[in-house]
Amino acid sequence: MILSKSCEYAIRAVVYVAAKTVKEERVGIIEIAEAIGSPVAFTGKILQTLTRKKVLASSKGPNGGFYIIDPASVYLIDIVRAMDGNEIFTACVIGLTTCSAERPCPMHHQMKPIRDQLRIDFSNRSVYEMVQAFEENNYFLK
Amino acid sequence: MILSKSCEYAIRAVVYVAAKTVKEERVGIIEIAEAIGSPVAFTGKILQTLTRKKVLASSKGPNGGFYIIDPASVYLIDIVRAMDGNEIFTACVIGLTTCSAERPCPMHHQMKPIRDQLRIDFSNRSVYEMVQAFEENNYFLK
DNA sequence: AGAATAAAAGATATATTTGTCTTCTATTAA
DNA sequence: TTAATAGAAGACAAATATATCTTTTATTCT
Ligand code: FES
Ligand code: FES
Repeated sequence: MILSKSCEYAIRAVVYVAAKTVKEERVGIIEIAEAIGSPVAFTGKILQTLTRKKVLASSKGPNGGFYIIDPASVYLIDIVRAMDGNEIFTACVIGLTTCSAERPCPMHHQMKPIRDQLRIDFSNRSVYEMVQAFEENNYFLK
Repeated sequence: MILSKSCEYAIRAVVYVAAKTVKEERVGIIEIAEAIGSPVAFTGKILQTLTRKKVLASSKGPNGGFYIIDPASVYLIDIVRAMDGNEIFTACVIGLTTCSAERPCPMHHQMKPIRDQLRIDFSNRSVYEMVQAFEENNYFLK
């Protein structure tokens, strides 16, 4: 599994929240969890983290809920970094304490391009694009 | 982290064992763990699994130890499948229960090519090649 | 001001992964 | 055939990830 379960839920949640935001709506934990098929309380914790890390925003009280400031300026990589950190883009595939061309493991030269491609793809994929995919073309979040 | 820690240790261990095998030597748990910088007992368990799955072979008693039948016919993907299963090549990046073009998540079309490339690279990389890299060109296992 | 709503925070629980330790079994060599 | 060696197997322990529950805080509406 390339991403932690928390991170998987996080991405799905952000896309769902963003889809609501573009319709000028805020959305609560229960509806989000239902929409993406995740455990409610755990999803709450994840949304809390995302809000602390400024990926999402939230407001309390009636008509409160989660929303996203600007879906076009948040990228997939921001969600991944918020939840799992940057290591998946930098750490050695077979767990050496450092990964570098100077001290490579026997897989380094094969893996580095793939890892870089992953970073590029994650960096170029905005939440806004994912919302468009989700809305327009029959993509799924659960 | 793309691979489990067990799988990381497993790959490093197999390369080390194979490097010994090509020199007609068998090697014990303690030396393996030392060589790859892993906990001895845990490494023992992993080697046990690899032997059960026919990635490695072992013999007990004096002059016993681990070895590999044919380094050229074992591929990286065999080690990964033995330890982590096939899911990393097939499961949805954001955790949907199924991954398919018919029911894609908003990342499917970006991720599928990368995942396929990973499978191809892992399928084409034989243990023998990794041993050559390790021996000839200053590659590292810890 | 008071009641209702909804997220934040913190404590607790469960599951999985990682790691250790002890005993058992097979092999070798004297 | 006995002692030494080394992996196999199983029980146990610690750490981390996943998940739940309760209390608190902020906001809105009446
Ligand atoms: S050193 Fe292992 S991937 Fe770079
Ligand atoms: S459905 Fe998510 S990667 Fe294929």
